[in-house]
Amino acid sequence: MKEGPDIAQIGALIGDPARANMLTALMGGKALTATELAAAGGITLQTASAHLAKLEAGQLLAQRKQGRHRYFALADDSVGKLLESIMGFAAGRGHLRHRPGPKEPALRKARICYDHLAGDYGVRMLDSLVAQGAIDAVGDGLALTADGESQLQSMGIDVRDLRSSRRPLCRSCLDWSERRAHLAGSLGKALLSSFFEKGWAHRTAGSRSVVFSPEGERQFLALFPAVS
Amino acid sequence: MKEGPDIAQIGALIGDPARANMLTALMGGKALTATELAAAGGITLQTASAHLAKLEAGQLLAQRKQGRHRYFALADDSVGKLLESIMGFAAGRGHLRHRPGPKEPALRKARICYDHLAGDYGVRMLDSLVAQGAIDAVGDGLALTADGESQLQSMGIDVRDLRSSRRPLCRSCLDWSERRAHLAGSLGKALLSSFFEKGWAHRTAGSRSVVFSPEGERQFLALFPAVS
DNA sequence: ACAATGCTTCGGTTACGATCGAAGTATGAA
DNA sequence: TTCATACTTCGATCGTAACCGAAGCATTGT
Repeated sequence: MKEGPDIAQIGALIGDPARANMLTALMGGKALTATELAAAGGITLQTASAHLAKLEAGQLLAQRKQGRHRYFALADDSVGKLLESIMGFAAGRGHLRHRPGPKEPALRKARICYDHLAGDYGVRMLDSLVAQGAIDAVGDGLALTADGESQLQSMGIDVRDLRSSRRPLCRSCLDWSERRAHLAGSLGKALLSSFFEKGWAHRTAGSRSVVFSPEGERQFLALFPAVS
Repeated sequence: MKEGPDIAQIGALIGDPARANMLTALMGGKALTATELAAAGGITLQTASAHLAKLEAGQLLAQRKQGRHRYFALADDSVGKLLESIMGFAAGRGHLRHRPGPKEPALRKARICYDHLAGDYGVRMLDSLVAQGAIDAVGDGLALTADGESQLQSMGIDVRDLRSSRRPLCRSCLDWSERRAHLAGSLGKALLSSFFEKGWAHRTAGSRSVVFSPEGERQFLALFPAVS
């Protein structure tokens, strides 16, 4: 009767509230120290250390020693994908941890989903790219058109370089707040990075939300007009 | 710091081995009674009853009373999708519960993934449909072509009828054994059903594996030739 | 009406794991 | 060397939830 992969193990890893909070914190894409993660989980350093060891043994996290710090990050983007998919599922069932708090609106507007843009702005960007003919959407799949490639090159994104990576260029990712797709994959990552580099937006301290500057917001909205 | 949906709750639900076994058993697509699920989980009826109540409260399961039996099934196909995605993740990390046992080969060859065909045969079917031009694959997305529609109609599948459902027609689903995509969605379901109706294949008792009859296998392989 | 089957509820036990204080190790700075 | 910071390991406590036996409902069959 015991068939297939062991889903209980990773379920249990994600199932502890402290660990779930730490993982959620790491969805911001930045590597964090054990101390920071302890704060995110609302537990002491010793307890966090035990949790982190388990998460690492389960291959959900990877650690990088750097001086006397120990940085933890999600093992790879498949972990981020998994977590976001569970979030989407949980949100669909109304399993929200809290009724919409003060920070929720900012999160819904624009946030980091591991390494790309999600939330209202993330959905808008993808919709707009599809409407402009830069991306072809078939079912759940996304593909960059020749037209879109030149369009992105002119925005300073080296598509050819991205293609060389093993990671898929375009990937749709379901948004837990909007319940619609936004752009993931290496292209999604590159776009978000370019927004940061241009100074259009920056990440906030202890949160996954992305804050746009007034000028950056203007540019973003002009570049990705709303789709009817 | 507490942001976003509560992934810990569903993680915990899936994280218990007994519950995970019951959910895995339900991935076979058939509704099962509490007694059957207790056996699948390796626990007594009382314990199973408590677990089932929790799973139902968490909206992972739906129950249907029928006479003095109580049938449990996955709440909807999004639950199946979630479980399969976790399985894919777990398999990728080598978190297999057992080293490949006697039943593994049959599971790898052909099995039910909630309501459609997975495993080697599932992958072959999709590859073949794509090679024949019946389905367009763009990135991860799948779309039925006009050509494919008539092709399927001639196989006795009423595509127009399927279109009317809210569920997507084509959907790709990542296989944990093959690590490649197979066909899900209402079309995937309809195809598997037709194989059962034609007597090409049948499901096995307490397992998710699908067994083809010699004649059914011949027909299937002829209809979906291997792709280079 | 009575028995049989299928499942739930109750009560009590048990075991596991999350937690933290305290002590130990490693790295860097003074 | 000495101190400070960052983290891990140890040891003990505690709470929760998984578990089962027994009793209680509910439905069906005779």
